[in-house]
Amino acid sequence: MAGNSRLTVAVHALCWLALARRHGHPALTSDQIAASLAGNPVAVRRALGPLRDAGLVTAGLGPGGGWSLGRPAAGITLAEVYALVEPGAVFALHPHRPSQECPVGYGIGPVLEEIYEEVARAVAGELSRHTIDHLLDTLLRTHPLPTEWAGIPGLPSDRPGAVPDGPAATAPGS
Amino acid sequence: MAGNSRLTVAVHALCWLALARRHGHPALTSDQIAASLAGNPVAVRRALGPLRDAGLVTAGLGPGGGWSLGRPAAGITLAEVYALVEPGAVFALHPHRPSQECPVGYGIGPVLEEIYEEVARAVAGELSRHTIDHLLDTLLRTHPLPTEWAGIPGLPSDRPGAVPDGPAATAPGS
DNA sequence: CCCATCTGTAACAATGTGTGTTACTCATTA
DNA sequence: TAATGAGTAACACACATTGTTACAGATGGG
Repeated sequence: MAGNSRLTVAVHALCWLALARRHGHPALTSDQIAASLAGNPVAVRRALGPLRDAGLVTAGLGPGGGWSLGRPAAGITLAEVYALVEPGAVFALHPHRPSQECPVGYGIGPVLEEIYEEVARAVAGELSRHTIDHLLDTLLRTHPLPTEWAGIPGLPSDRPGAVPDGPAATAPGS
Repeated sequence: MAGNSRLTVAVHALCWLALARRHGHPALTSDQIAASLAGNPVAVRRALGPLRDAGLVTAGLGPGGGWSLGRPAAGITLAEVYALVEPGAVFALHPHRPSQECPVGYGIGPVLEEIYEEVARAVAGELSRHTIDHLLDTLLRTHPLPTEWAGIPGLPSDRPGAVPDGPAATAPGS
């Protein structure tokens, strides 16, 4: 195995939201996101929950609601998403506490913990080099599809007034 | 959670073997290693299996057998151990294949895979900065115990003729 | 005011992984 | 020959992840 797919699912949803915004649709419902993921809407809500709490996305209730990017996609790094969906370390320590009478068992925990934190920092550093916007550009360029929009049933048709990126639906003047 | 503890268990066992060697004991049985890990000998054999196949450790059968370091502890990096016990990537892709009709679902897999490989390289780079020998020195210095040896029942008493490190039990003349 | 829509969340089942445990086989040494 | 110890299969158990269903609460349109 290789860990879990929380980061993958969250990044996928964010890219999908960014593409929708580019085509003039500021919001997508959990069902529409789930259709792209081939999953179910509850999993989408579970995955996007911590992102909503952090302000990366916003969720609207009722008709016309759904998920929207809370910030420009160019300002969201994978490292930020990773920190939200995967709070723990990369590696686990012992399944149970090792023998405290053994010199190795006594001291290896804190030392390994420190090393694992360095590893986590290295992971975050590598992930911080990629933004949602950049990732979306890359995947559209390297793996293009005949139609860049739609293809999933239940999606609103493209709208000409598409905004390339721009800040979070430009909060109506308060 | 945070992945599994395979790396932790393998590194622990290697440090324990390195300390035993320093005190004149070239080999430890699975039971003795399991005592330090507060686990069971079968788990030790499972964890050390890939390390044995790669030559990092050797396993001897019968009385006087057990596990020995196959190379000096100063030449074994955590990156090498990690590559043996955790062959997969750090993060998982989608639980099932996403919609291939969606532009994001179609292209995000290969792009994310490439990024995850970069992350794995960063992890390996960070882990390669630590060797078993160095880790053992660090934990003995920062978290010392009154007695550096024994404390676990069933261990042979210390022997004065201790070899600090040296190559794999200095294979007896061909 | 009523109703359809959509998120939020709990509850449960299904699955996969990791780990613990037991039992047995086979090789090695005394 | 007997005791030791690795190798391995089989099974149970715990836990995390994911899928699924059901229901509560909020929102917006008519």
